[in-house]
Amino acid sequence: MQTKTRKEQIYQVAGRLFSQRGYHATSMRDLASQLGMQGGSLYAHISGKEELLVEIVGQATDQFEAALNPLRAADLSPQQKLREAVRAHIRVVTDNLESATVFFHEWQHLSPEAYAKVVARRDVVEKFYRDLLEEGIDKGVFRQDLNVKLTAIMILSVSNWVYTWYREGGPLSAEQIADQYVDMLLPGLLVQQ
Amino acid sequence: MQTKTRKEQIYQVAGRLFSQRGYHATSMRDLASQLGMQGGSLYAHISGKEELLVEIVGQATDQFEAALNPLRAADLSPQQKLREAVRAHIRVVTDNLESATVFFHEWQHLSPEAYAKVVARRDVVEKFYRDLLEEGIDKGVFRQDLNVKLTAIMILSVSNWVYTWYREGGPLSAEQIADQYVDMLLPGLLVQQ
DNA sequence: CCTACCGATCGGTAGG
DNA sequence: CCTACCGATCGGTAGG
Repeated sequence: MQTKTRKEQIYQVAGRLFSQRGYHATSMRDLASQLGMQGGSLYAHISGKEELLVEIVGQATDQFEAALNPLRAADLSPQQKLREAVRAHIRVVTDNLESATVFFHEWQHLSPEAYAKVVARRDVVEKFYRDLLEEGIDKGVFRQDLNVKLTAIMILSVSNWVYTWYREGGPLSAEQIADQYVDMLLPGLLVQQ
Repeated sequence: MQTKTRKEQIYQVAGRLFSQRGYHATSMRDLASQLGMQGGSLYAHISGKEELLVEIVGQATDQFEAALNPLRAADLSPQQKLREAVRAHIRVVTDNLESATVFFHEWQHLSPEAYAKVVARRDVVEKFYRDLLEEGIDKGVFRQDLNVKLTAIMILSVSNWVYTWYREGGPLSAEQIADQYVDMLLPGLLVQQ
C-alpha cells in the first residue's frame, strides 16, 4: 500500500477546505499553505482550481454508484434491498463527509459541461430508488398507490441530509441511522397485511 | 400598499444572486448592475456585503418561526399537528425558494456572531418537532420506542430537502407534497392499532 | 447615486 | 517546487 501521491494529498486537503469554507471562499494560496508550498507550485500538479472541484465531486459520485449499483441485481426482497441501499448510501455520506459536503454544496459551481455530467449521474441514483420501488410494487410488496417519484425523493432526502448533521464519534453508526430510518419508513410503503 | 423600498429591492436581488451563484461568487458589482447602479452606490443603502447575508438568512429564519410557533399551542391531535407543521414548513420553503436556498447553503459563511444566532434559531425549529413527537408519545398516539431526536431530523430532512428540487409550476403544490410525505411517515410513527 | 480611487487579493504563468 | 510577476477583480471609501 503506497502512501498518497502528492496529487491525492492536494485533492484531500482541497476537499477539507472546500467543505469548510466553500469553493469560492477557498483560495489557491490557502490550499498551498496547508500543503506547505507556494501558491504557484500547485500548478505543477493540477491544471487549475476547477479540476479540484471536478475531481472531488466526481469521487463522491463514484462512491454512490459503487455502493448502489451492485444492489440492482441483488437477490433480496424489496424491503431488504431498500434497507441495504439506505445503509450503503448513508455509509458513503458518513465515510466521505467532506467530499459529500462539497458534492451537495458546490456542484452548482461547476462549468456547464461538468455540471451536466453530474446532473446525469445524480439522475442515475434517483432512478435506482425509483426502480427499486417499482420492483416492490410489481411484486405486491409495496403499495400500488405510491407516488414513486416523490417516495424516491423522500428516501434521498433523509439519506443525503445526513451530511448536514452527522459527526464522527456521534451516538449512532451509519448502519444504525439507516436501520432506524428504514424501520420508520417501511410501514408507510408496505401494503397492509 | 407601498412599493418596495430600495433596500428591500437590494435584498431581493441579492437573494436571487446568492441563491444562484453563491454568496462568495456574487460580487457587489454584479449586484449593483442588476439594480442599475454602480458598485459603490450600494453603500449608500447598506453597510456591507455581510449585512445582505445576515438579512436574507434572518428573513428565512423568521418565516420558519412564524409558520411553526402558532402551532405549538394549537388544539390539534399530534397527527394533525404534524401534518399542519409539515405543510407550513414546506410552504415556507416553496414560497421563499431563493432565501431558503441561501439559508441552507450560505449560513456557514456568516461571521461567528451571526452564525451562533442562526444555530440557536435552527435549534428552536428542531426542538419544535421533538416537542411535538414527545407530546404524541405522552398521549399514547406515537410509539413509545421512537428515537425522538432522529425522528425530528427525519422530518426536517424531507421538509428542508424540498429546496433542492421544487420548482414553481411543478405538478405538486406545497400542501400536496406535505400531505403525501405525512401519509407515508405517519404509519411508522403511530402505535399499532 | 456617481466618479474615481484605495489596498488587498484573486487565479494563473514564466523561467528557472 | 520557488521567485517574481501578470492583469483582473474584489469589497469598500472619499468627496461630491
